[in-house]
Amino acid sequence: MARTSGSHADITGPRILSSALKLFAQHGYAAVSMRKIAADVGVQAGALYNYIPDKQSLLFGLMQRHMEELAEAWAKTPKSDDPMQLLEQFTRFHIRFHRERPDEVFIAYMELRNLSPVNFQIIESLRRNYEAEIESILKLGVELGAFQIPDTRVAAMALIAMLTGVNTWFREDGRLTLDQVEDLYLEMVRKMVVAAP
Amino acid sequence: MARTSGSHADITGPRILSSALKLFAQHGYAAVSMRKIAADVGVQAGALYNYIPDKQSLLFGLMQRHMEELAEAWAKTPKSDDPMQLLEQFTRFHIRFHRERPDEVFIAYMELRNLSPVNFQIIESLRRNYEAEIESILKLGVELGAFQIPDTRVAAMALIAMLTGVNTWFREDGRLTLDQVEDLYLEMVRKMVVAAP
DNA sequence: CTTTTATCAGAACAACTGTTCAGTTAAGCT
DNA sequence: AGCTTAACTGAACAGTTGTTCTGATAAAAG
Repeated sequence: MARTSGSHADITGPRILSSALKLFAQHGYAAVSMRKIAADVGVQAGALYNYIPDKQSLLFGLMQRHMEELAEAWAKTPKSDDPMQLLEQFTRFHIRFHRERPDEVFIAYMELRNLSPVNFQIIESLRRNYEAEIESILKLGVELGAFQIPDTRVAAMALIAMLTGVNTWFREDGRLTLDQVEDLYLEMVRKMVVAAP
Repeated sequence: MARTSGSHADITGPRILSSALKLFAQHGYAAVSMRKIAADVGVQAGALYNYIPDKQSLLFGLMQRHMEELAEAWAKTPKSDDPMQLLEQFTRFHIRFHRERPDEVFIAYMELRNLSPVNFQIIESLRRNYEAEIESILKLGVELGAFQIPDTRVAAMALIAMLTGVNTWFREDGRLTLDQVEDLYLEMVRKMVVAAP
């Protein structure tokens, strides 16, 4: 047999991406075979190669898309002139954006070592650009006298790690709502960037 | 051939662990074959099974040892009665202990999904115990009026994520020494647990 | 020196790996 | 209605996977 009655490229293509995303996040890139992805899509393994050149490109494509969507989404959010308000906007944005894409975030952090050297450089560069965004906020706040931060680079790395960490423990049906969590983190962030009392 | 002149169980056993540790951290559990581990040890794949029942136990053993060493090391460190000093001791301890074992930390965070359900529960339990340690410090500080923390659980998770994050960017030959990094993080931690100015 | 035993090599197993390809069918076009 | 082509199957490839097992050998024990 071939080309079963329900065969459409415009539906199979995206489904490959979403199946791969889900399975990679669940079991890891190396542990997921092309046949398992194909089975999840509902297709034979060979058919995947009508949409992607190889497995590596599948992983890279997912990561690249995520990093570019992240940059684009932040670029689109309205930004205040006040450093503290800008930092608050960033905090809320980061927590929400990452919370909405737990699989993408997981892969982007865990599967870096499974990228080819060339692909790794590209993703790393995108990641550094995003880190530079938050650091520039901190620098601005220091320049305007709103923040007291001895080392903006270290503070930026600490902030990102803290905020991204929400994904590792937050559960939708847990004790707190995401809004409450955002507020709690916001307060910690605010205190971190100003002088001690 | 068999039992070559340089064959000793007391040396091969630990070497299997250290080779597996290094390779798992470098390429991931699923991407490292028993033959690659054996080759790194300088032995044939079959010989590994004189020391471990299977690959899964090898991963679990590494994670279990790390978590138990972590708990033991923290238990052994002298502790102040003053909450703020205690928190400082914990901060320095966490950064240093994790920095000294980058491979173990990496595996403990990245390979959880490759544990069997039973083994996962055990490691998770050890991890929760450690998280409870830091949260108890925060609770003590709140009780004694030294800290102002609206939610000690969330603050504990934020703290751990922030401190563990050092491992992802710190380089021995970088701009800052580990002592300087510790001081910078300490100031952020101190500000996080007290009321805003 | 002889016997036992710990320690390993090397082969074997069936299952699985990513990828290619010839063949097959259904949809779209003329 | 006939033709083209996009979309897929199923088989095949050579290599790798975790694990088991037989047998060989050197060190330790007697």
